[in-house]
Amino acid sequence: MPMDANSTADVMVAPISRRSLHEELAARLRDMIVEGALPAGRKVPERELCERFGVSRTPLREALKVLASEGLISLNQNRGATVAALTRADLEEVFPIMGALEALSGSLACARMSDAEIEAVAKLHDQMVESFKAGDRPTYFKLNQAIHRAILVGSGNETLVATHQMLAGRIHRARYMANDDSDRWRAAIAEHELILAALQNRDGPRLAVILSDHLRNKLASVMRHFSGE
Amino acid sequence: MPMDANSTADVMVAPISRRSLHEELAARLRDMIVEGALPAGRKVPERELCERFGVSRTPLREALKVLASEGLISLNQNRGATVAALTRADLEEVFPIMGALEALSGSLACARMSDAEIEAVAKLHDQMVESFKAGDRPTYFKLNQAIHRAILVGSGNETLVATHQMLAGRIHRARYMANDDSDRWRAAIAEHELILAALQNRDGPRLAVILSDHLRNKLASVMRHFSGE
DNA sequence: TATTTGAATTATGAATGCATAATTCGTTTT
DNA sequence: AAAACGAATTATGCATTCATAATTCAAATA
Repeated sequence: MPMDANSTADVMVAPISRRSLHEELAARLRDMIVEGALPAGRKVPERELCERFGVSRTPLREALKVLASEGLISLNQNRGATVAALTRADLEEVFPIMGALEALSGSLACARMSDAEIEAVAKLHDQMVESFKAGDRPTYFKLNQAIHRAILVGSGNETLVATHQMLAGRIHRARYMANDDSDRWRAAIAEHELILAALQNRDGPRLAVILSDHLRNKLASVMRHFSGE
Repeated sequence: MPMDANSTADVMVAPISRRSLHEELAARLRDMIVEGALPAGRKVPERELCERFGVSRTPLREALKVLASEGLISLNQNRGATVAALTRADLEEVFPIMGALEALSGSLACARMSDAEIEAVAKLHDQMVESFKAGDRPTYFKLNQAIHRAILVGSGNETLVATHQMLAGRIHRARYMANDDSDRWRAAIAEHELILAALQNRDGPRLAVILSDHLRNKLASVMRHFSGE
C-alpha cells in the first residue's frame, strides 16, 4: 500500500476523544448546574458525585476547582462545595457586563460577518419568530440563544465568546425563568427585529446600542421574576 | 472579665490565614507568570514545582487546573503544562474586550463614585504625571494601573473587576513591555488628562469613549513592540 | 427542657502509590 | 551518516491512603 511522504499528516482521523477525566467531569457538572439538575445552594458532596460518575476523588476535585474559578460553585475550606446561588446583586452585575460584551461583538460582527452568515442569522430569526407565534417557548429560547451566539461568534473574537459564555453560564437559569412573561416576550421580539435590521445594514454602532439595551431590558424582566435571595 | 451576649461576634480577630494549598499555589504561580518569573512557553514540570514549593502533586495539580481555566497556562494531555505564550491574535482579542469592560466601568464610576474617591484618583493622576516627568517608568506603570483599577472598583461591580483582572493577567507582560516608547508615553499622559477630566465632570458616556480609545491606542503601541509569535 | 459539651462519625485536604502515556537515547538498519 | 526502531526512563493521570477539620448526636449540666 503505497503512501506519499505526507500522507499521514493529510489523513484526518476522527480525533480519539480522550479528554482527561477532570475535563469531562467539569463539562458534565457544568451542564448539570447550568441546566438546573443541581439546584443552586445545594451541597455537592464529593463522595456522592464520585459514585455517580464512577471516578475517584482526585479528578473530581480538580473539576470542582475549575468550576469554582468559573463562579459556578463556591468552595468553603474544609466544608465542601455548594452550587453558587444567584443573588439579585449578581444579576445586576453580570447583565451589564454581558451587555457590554454583546455590544462589542455586534460592532465587530457588522464589520466581519459574511453576507451568508448574516443571512443564516436572518433564518434563525425567522424561525424564532415562528416559534414565538406558535407559543413554543423552549424552541424560542434555543433560537434566541443561537442568534446571540452567532453574533458573538461572528465577531471573530474567541476570547470574547469564551468570556461571554462563562458569564452566561452563571445566569442561565435565571434567564430561562424570566421567559414566561408575555409582555416582555413581545418586546423581545421587537428588539430582535431591530437587531437583525442593524446587522443586515452592518450598522455596528447601532447594533451595539440595541444589544446593550436589549440586555438591560432582559435584566429588568429577569429581576421582576427573580425569586432568589 | 464580663462579656455581653454578642461579644464574641463583635471581636474582630485577625483572620487566621488558612487558604488551602491549591489556593496559595495558584496565587503564587499566577504572580510568577504575570511577573514574568516563569517565561511564556516554558514547560512547568510538576516535579520541579512541587520541590520548589515543598508540596505534593495533588494541590499543585489543582492549582494548575485553575490557572489553565484562567488562560495563563495550557495543559496538554499527558504532556504537562506550559506557560501560555501570547500571540498577536491574543492581544488583538483581549484589548478590545478590556476596552469594553473599562468603558462600562467608567460609565458606572461616573455615576457611583464619591467626590472623595474621585479626588483620590486625581491625586494618583498627579503623582503619575510626576513620575512621568521624572522618567520613572516603574512607578508610572504602577500608578497608571492603580488609576484604571480605581475606576474599575469605582464601578461598584465586583464581577466586572474580576473579569477585567483575569484578562489583564494574561497580557500583563506585553503591556509592560510596550512601556518604553516615549511618544506613546506622552500620548498616554494626554489621554489620562481627558480621563480625569471626564471623571471629574461625571460625564459617563464621554469617559467610556475615552477609555475605549485609550485601550485601542495602547493595543497599537503594544503591537508595535510585540516580539512574540 | 434548653443549652452545652465532647466523643464518634463523616467529609475534606493533602500525600503517596500505581498504571500508562510520552520522551529520551542507544542501537540497528538502510 | 541519517533515519528508524525500541528499550529504558521520565512524567503525567488517576486511585488510594492517611491526616485533620467539620459535623452529628447523645449525654451531661444548668
